[in-house]
Amino acid sequence: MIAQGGVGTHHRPGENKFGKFNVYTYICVVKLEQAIQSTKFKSEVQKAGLNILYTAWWLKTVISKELKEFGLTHEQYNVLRILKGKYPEQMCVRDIACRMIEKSSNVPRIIDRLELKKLVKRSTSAIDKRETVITLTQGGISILDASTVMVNNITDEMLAITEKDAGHLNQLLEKVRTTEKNIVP
Amino acid sequence: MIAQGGVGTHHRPGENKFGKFNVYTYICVVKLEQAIQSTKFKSEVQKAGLNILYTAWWLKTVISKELKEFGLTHEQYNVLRILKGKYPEQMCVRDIACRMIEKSSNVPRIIDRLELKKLVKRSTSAIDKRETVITLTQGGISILDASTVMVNNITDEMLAITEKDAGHLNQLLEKVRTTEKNIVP
DNA sequence: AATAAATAGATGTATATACACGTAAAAATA
DNA sequence: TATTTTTACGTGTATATACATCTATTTATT
Repeated sequence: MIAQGGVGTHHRPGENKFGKFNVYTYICVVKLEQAIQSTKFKSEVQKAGLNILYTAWWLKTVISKELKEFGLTHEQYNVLRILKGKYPEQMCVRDIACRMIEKSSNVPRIIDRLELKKLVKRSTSAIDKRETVITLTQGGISILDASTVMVNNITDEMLAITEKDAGHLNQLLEKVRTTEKNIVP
Repeated sequence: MIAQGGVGTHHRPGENKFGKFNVYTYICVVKLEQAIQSTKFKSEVQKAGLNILYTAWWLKTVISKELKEFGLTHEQYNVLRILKGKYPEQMCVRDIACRMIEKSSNVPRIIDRLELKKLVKRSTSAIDKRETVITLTQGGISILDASTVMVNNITDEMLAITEKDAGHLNQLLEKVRTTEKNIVP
């Protein structure tokens, strides 16, 4: 074997053994084996782990691409949606953080950007001066309403499964997250 | 309603209607309703979308926490694992990118960090000088072997489902990703 | 009441993501 | 062969993630 420079991994451009595609627009592939170019999984459980991660990425990517039309990121959209859930009540940063899908999201910083775009307003709570309360602006509501219609449509269109299958999927995912370790300390 | 300062969203610290918890160590909650503090979903399909995103975040977070012990991020681990799949063959950046779970990962930059830690080596392919070929070092192999044992154990421990259930889950996730839109252009 | 502990949220840092663009090299075409 | 197109991949930017730390408050304890 050649040490310096190596043998390389020569192949036809834009192709692999599963066919022709482009890495960066690679959200159309259905089979996990094709998506991550791997056919040998230790077990169905191990494969399920990868499948969950890949499906989440796929879903998030498609929705994010659509949200660009509204100048929103997926996370910014999520914050607006949470605020709408309580509207016209205001919410403090902590309450928003609790409702985020990705719990480690840095909500103050996401709100920074929403505030710059004048989609929300920040003010200090009169009751607890530590709290920052966030209010949706009219602009925020408009953008949210328009984008929500789109996101709901896309989700229904993308997730091409029946309500029954979806119910079953939900059961399995809850089961997946149920382990002895999952006890709130 | 008070405009300036607002009404606030007063509540007992560290509590919500579902019980006591901490947002930042909030990876122990099982029920989606509890996790994102929402009980009303438009449909099972809409709920499945959120469930997939939340479960992926949950899985990724737990594995990432464990990988910290080895000084690796989830993405760096993924790159090492992909390289191991071909070892002792080398791989070019594009081939690694194709196999990533998250296709939009910026592989050159992940490799930057692996190279700094001397877990991989970069060199230019002799066959195609555009290509950078990546080689696992002995250090990379050692860390990967140790961390793989851990990740596999954690995955099996966390994903507390039977092989049969996992198989069914895999089928449903493939079904989820199968839409008319999913045709390679 | 005085002090200690806990909480809310802003902020700093390293890494990753998403995307655009530049450069060098290879492949395709004229 | 000369020119154009495509490809590989490095790099720049804005945003997000993951985590730690700091300050101002509030709550709990003494």
